[in-house]
Amino acid sequence: MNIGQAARKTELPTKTIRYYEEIDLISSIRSENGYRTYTDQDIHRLTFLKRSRSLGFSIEECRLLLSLYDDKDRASSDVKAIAQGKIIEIEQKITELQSLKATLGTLVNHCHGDNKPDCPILDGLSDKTVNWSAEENGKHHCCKN
Amino acid sequence: MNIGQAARKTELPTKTIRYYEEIDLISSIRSENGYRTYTDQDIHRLTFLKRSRSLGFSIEECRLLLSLYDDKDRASSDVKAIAQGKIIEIEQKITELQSLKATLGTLVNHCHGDNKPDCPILDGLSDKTVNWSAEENGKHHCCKN
DNA sequence: ATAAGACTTCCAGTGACTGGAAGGTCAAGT
DNA sequence: ACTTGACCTTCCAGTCACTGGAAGTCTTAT
Repeated sequence: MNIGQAARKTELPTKTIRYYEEIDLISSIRSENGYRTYTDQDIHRLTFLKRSRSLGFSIEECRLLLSLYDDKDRASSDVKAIAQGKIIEIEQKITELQSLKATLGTLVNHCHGDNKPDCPILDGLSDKTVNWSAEENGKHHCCKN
Repeated sequence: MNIGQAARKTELPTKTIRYYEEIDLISSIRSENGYRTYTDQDIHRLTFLKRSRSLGFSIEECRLLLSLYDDKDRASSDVKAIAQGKIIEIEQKITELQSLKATLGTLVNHCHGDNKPDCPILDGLSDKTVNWSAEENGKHHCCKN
């Protein structure tokens, strides 16, 4: 099948499929007219890439996973270790985002949000000496609640 | 003060400070020898940028926040709305990551992680017909527990 | 015959920096 | 006076994972 059909099957843009070939994640055979041709095997590989990428693996991690996928003698423990490492990364990212959210939430809660120019959010952003911890209870110069 | 001292004060790399100038987020006056010179006002602005960026605002959002910061007549509600929108974005990102984590966790739990080549994680990645929802309880071809 | 659509390659742009080369300036020490 | 080293300058290239667009070839349908 041609690249368009492969794109439809895998739900990957054709641009992305060509890009994956360019960086040697996949290969393709060309038919007489120069068009790329894909087999079911290729679709499998592209699906693998699509799912791995959507699960947060980088291209280089995908390359590693694919090499393990291709290696008939690999140990499943190798793959498990990679996936577990990725889970830890994701957990760290979540923690970080929760902290951001808490800080922003504090800023927002301190802001009366009216038409007056006085804005505790901007003050909080500009003044690094202000301690905008999420838990603090607002005895600030800027507001009374 | 010169760029090095400004960098130390704001904990931003000099490269980043020059970059912010290049994209017109900040400006600087030059002394006779061509060195960039920064005032306390500039340090304030750079600190604002550093904190906004670390809270997840994009450069363009920072540009908008700075323009509100500069606008003595802005309404604090404008700033509040931006911050609230950002909180929602962060919440969505967290939800997404939690879903990734759940899926990866399921894959990992299905993998015995031994020296044998059979690996449910790779199977799960390559076969889009396998339903790897996080809640499912493992009556798969690949394992018995 | 022609038009639409699918395919090709190549080049450039994204965001937010980061690294490195090649050179100018300055203060301290010998 | 000279050297060393830190600090500064500009400019160009690279990162990551695509994405967009131009210009041209090929196939298919009317």
